[in-house]
Amino acid sequence: MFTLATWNINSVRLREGLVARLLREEAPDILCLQECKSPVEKIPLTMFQELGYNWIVARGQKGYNGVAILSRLPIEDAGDRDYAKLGHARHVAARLENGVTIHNMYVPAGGDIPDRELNVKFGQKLDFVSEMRDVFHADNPQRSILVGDLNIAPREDDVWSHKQLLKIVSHTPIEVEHLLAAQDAGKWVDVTRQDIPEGLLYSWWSYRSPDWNAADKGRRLDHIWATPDISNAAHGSRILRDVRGWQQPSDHAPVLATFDL
DNA sequence: ATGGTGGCCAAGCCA
Repeated sequence: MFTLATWNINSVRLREGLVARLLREEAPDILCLQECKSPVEKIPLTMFQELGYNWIVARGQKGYNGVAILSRLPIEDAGDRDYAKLGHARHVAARLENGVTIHNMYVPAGGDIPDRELNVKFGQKLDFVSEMRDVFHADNPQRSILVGDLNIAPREDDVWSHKQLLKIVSHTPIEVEHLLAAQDAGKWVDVTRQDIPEGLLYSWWSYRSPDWNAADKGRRLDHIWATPDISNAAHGSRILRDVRGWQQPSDHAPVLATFDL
């Protein structure tokens, strides 16, 4: 049995202390981070190792993007892929000794205008997710977990106002369509919604809102998926909303799930 | 309709 957490940390060096606090208070066996904004060699490993997280599989770059998998269970590097040929550090995979593969992903945000003719970044986002679909279709993943900041809130109850966000990047029909096609191609089960099927659920609140907690204009951008052969082992999903209120927080909250495997 | 905040690193890009 292991507990897995995913968290867009928005700079792992600035928020080293917040990562340590999460590891102390929640003690997930595995923590997948996105937006580390650091070369791998500059990720602050000492404190994580002192807390028992002796294994790391990561891809980094200076200033932007970056994904890391910290683990207190042995993991081996299972490679990466440069989706949409962006040259960004947005994917890395690791394998546990029980054969379970973990994919840690950071899908591009996609800019502000939801039109690929007017906004190159939106096209790159759609291409990234289309390539996910193609890879999953070709690979037919087994005993796999996919986590990360997918930067798309697929359901009406994954956003504070479905109607008001229909033309806002992260909740447009074309993005949702692309994400569901990728999910379907790998037969991925949305573990968070398997456990919490009803009600509004968010993992991100903008920094630009003066009182994020009272306004509560959130979106569920961070996800945990599993292939059907292991999805029934998943339970206990949580989104740690309180973490969004910690001192100098990330704009994302951690998402957790436990697997009896 | 607009601008609001935050991190990279020291101007403008990205989210």
